[in-house]
Amino acid sequence: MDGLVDGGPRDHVVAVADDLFFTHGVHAVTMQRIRSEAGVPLKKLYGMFPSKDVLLAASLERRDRIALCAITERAETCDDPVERALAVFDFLDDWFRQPGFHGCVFAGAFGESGAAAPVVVSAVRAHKRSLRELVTALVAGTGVRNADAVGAQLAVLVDGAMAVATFTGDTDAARNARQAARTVLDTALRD
Amino acid sequence: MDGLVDGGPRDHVVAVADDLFFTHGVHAVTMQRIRSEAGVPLKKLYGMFPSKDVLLAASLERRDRIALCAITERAETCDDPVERALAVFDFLDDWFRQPGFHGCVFAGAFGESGAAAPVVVSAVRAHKRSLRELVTALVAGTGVRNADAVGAQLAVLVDGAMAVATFTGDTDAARNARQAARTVLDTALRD
DNA sequence: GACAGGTGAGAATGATGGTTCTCACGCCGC
DNA sequence: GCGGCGTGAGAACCATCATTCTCACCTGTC
Repeated sequence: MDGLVDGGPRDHVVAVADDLFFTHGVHAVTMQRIRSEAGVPLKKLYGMFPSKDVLLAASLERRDRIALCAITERAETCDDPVERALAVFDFLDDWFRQPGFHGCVFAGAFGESGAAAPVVVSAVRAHKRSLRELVTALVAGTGVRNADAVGAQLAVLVDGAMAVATFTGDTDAARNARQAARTVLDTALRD
Repeated sequence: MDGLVDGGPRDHVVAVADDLFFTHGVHAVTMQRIRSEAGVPLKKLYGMFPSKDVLLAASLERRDRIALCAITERAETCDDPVERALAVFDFLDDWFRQPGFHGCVFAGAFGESGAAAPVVVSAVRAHKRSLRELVTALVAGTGVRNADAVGAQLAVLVDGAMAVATFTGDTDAARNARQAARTVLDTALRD
């Protein structure tokens, strides 16, 4: 969570908006509500962000950093490189089992604005890309040869776990994904 | 596509709505538009379906049947049981590369109505469940022992491929997922 | 104390889109 | 022919927000 706040009012608004989007889902959060929670008049809100989409995109960037930090920290608690690469699934497992879980904010944001908000789409893509890069880097740490290919496969598993957990409420999604990831990783390490 | 139409006006409306939702995305299709395309007055539309959510849910049920049929047909063209189980990824691969592809309708519907429309949520869950059951059945056909566990893992890969293709536009998603699925399946068959 | 400028709080506006209502027309039995 | 009645077409209604506007208040200055 460090490095996310510089104390300025803009960052405060982004932090509040991000928390609301994350906690209640994108479509349940109105500008009025952000205004109330942040204690900022609407005029100033629109002075900082020309539209809700832009504010949403800024919140997604913040959430991206938070998520990557959390995953990285979790990975660093593992000594074994393979366990470290699989830590992302443990992170997901914990998250899915939290009471307020209601799906990936990025998926929600994408669904909400569709292709109508390019700024949101690019924030979502940036997050998915950085997530994939993080996974690939962790995979590379295992010493596997084709880290890019294996990283791409693990990234699919990460998004798949998220989709299954969101749509079906199946809290075992992360464990199934982890099992598949372990198989993929072990196989790649064998040759 | 057979067995989907009985010629009644209700099925006609569902077919038109489903095509629109599938082609343009859920959030881009209004009741007015369905009314126009189906050539049915709004009053009759609301006589058949009390709300858009109910119509959407009916469309999703139809789409569920279409998708499962298409995947099954595709699988039946393969002789090798393993190839048959992996055929779903070939199906996805073709789909992702089609020009008008813009993501899974079920994901779109879920994002649109969120938890606000239980009827939609249950339609989405039913689809994901039947998809998983189909995959598991195909996996069982390979003679693998723990077909349920492997089926669950492949289901995660299916949803993951869909998520990656939708959010990032990465058309290789299905191939990455297929590669991972093959590894999982081969490993399961080995012991 | 009086005034200008900025600021906060929330009301007004505008657009969208689901849902309901009106109304005119053609069809049916008499 | 004529009076109801179902039906089609779309206008009207209503709620929900994003976005903008108004206005009273406060503050600092002379």
